Amino acid sequence: MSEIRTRFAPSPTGYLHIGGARTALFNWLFARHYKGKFILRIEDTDRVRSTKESIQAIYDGMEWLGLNWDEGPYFQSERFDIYREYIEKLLSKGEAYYCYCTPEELEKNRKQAMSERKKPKYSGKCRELDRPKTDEPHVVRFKTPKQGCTKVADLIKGEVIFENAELDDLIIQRSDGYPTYNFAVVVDDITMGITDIIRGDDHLNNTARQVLLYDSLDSPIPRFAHVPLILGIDKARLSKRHGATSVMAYKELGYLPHAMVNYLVRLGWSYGDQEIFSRDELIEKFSLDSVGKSAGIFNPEKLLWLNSQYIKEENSETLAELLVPFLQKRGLSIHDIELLQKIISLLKERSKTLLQMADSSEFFFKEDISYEKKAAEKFLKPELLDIFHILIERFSRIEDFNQRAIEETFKDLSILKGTKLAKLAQPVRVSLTGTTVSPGIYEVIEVLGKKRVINRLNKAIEFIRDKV
RNA sequence: GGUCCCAUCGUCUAGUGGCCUAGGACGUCGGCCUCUCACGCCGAAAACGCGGGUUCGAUUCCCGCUGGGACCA
Repeated sequence: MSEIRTRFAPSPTGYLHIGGARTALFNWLFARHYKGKFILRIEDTDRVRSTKESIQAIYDGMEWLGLNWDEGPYFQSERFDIYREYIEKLLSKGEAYYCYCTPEELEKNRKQAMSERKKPKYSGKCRELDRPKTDEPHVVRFKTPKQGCTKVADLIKGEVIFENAELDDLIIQRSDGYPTYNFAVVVDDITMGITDIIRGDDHLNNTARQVLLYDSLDSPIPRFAHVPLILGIDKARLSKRHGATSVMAYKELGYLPHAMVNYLVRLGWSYGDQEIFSRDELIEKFSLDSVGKSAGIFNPEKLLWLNSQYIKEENSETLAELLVPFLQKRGLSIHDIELLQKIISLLKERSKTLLQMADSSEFFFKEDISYEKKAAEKFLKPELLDIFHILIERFSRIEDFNQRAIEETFKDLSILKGTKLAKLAQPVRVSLTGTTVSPGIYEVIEVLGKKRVINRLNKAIEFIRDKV
């Protein structure tokens, strides 16, 4: 088999969204699986809506997900000469023709067809005329066969048949001289030697026209694979109103890129009952055979779960690097990476996102913590003064301030005072963290260190005294 | 409206005629673990859209309907 070549061809008219990212991912995986090439092409023929920022957003999103490309980026806007050449080719072969019908004329025909409850179609007027090129405004149309049918052998949907009679004479060059989308895509895919076109099934309807263009341009037809779309919870196509649909928004929210990759790949593809895949495993196991046919609904909760799994499994060094920007964003500068890693090891089993992790690590770094109102009311009570004093005294005597020594101190104290451990732990937790929720209290105490623990306990004592 | 696609728990899916009393995962609910919260573990509720065929036997094959989606207008 010759080399597999796939491509991702986004229009730079916004951010890289979930659906686009999955299409890119499938193309990337397919190319990597077959040790082929993955090509990036920017479809920026729409000069009005295409922006530099969007192009950058595409790069950023793909980089974040780790979808590296082997060729490109190619820009359609730099390829007009090529399109023109191919249009000439079709014209000279008599497979395309100049059409001088005015928009008004076309609109009139359309309205008439509608009023007769017929399908609006181009009349084919200029096709029969075969007029030569003049200076009048004109488009170029492709001569679609009037009889027969066109078959698309789709790797996912199976064989799909279109009646040629249903197809209009497609405009391939607009009156402003620009190629139309369907034409530019075909020329690009031919000239770039794309062997496998994996794209959203919203393009399935266009495929018959494209197949006819391949034929007319004497080019081999690539394999097509139309993957089902991703829908929102209301089963409408995923869009902004469904919440975050930009891939990069999930980076901001503290998602790990591979969690996103893992989520996206399982949306429409499966490998038995397996849910979690490493990158290498995906490359090894990915196949279009097991891509489903039906549209899928984007489920943020499952993504969140996957993210928590990956955070749990990721090593603390890597997480530290990823977490620092989140901490900096809230004004915390990190000097002690070793300390940060210790904190992370306490937090990674209980954080679903890096954002959450940053939230729950704040009390470690802040000089002054504040108490949650409810927590303080419930747990910081006068009867604790005695116990807190003893605790401070005992802590200050511990030489090696480690978890085990701390735990023993607590156990002794609970026997001494005849109170349950829980009755001790919660007030201490509130004193040290400001909240009722934190990692294990012994770990927290060890990581905070003797000095800060004693400081915070003293502050709590002051707070309790002030209250009475 | 025309064309095309699709149809298993709420969601992602396994299932390719008998292994199905329909499996797994997320979520939900209950329990265990426990210094809180998580993690983890155990358990529960939860689906083959409907109607016809084909077949000894259909979730699985065929047809229709219904429903959803996409594209074009």
